[in-house]
This record gives sequence, structure tokens and C-alpha cells, in this order.
Amino acid sequence: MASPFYAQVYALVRQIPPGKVMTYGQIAWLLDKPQGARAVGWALHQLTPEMDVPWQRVINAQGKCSTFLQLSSDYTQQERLEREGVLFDEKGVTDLQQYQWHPPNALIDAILNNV
DNA sequence: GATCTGACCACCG
DNA sequence: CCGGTGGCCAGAT
Repeated sequence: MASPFYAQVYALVRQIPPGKVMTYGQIAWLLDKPQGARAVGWALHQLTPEMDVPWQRVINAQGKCSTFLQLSSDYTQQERLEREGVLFDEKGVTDLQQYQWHPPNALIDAILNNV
């Protein structure tokens, strides 16, 4: 990992429970980079399916999938989330108020301390 | 070391 | 409501 920031992003994303989602900006903010949303996008862009990170649970601040590129399999990001119980409307928008996950502070602290 | 680019976000018209 | 613009961060060239 070139930067601990990447590892932190991955560690946090792995903790997102099924049926929940987080936004890029939220992740960046939790990792003490309030303006680092784009960096989070980069971290996820570097991911591979073999890394076993549920990147599909990370969406943009508008409640939509950032990309509809099929990156790894037969299903789109949205279809994967729908399987987990995250429902989208006809515009591909989900209700962040309902599905957004707020990790416990202890977890954030552990990740920031590189545990 | 400088410049470009990107799976973003907030703001403004 | 939708599209354009600026800004921040990290990686790639």
C-alpha cells in the first residue's frame, strides 16, 4: 500500500454491514480528510475483486452509484446492493437517510491508529 | 518536480 | 431540477 490512507479506506469499507452504504465524502471525513472524497474514489478504483472489499456499498453523496461500468462480474453495483436489501428507485437513487451506515467511534479510532 | 487526471462534493445559475 | 465550475487529495506520467 503506497499510503496508509488506502489501507484505512479498505479497512473501513470492509466493516460496512450488508444492507448498509457509505458515501465517499463520509469515509474521507471519518479518516480525517474532510476534502478527500476523490482520494477515496481512487482507493476504490485500485481495488480488485480478489481483495474482498465490498466496494459496492460505497456510493456518492447523491445516493447513486458513481459508475455503471461493470467492473467485475455479471451484475452492476446497484444490482448487488439490491440483493443485500438496499433498494433504489427508478432513477437509481437510494435513501441515504435510511441506508447510510455510521460506524462506531471505536472502530474509526482503531483504524486511524493503524491497528 | 511539475502537470494531468479521476468511481467526488458543494455551490451557483 | 439539471448542468457547469472550482476545489480539495492522492496517484500516474
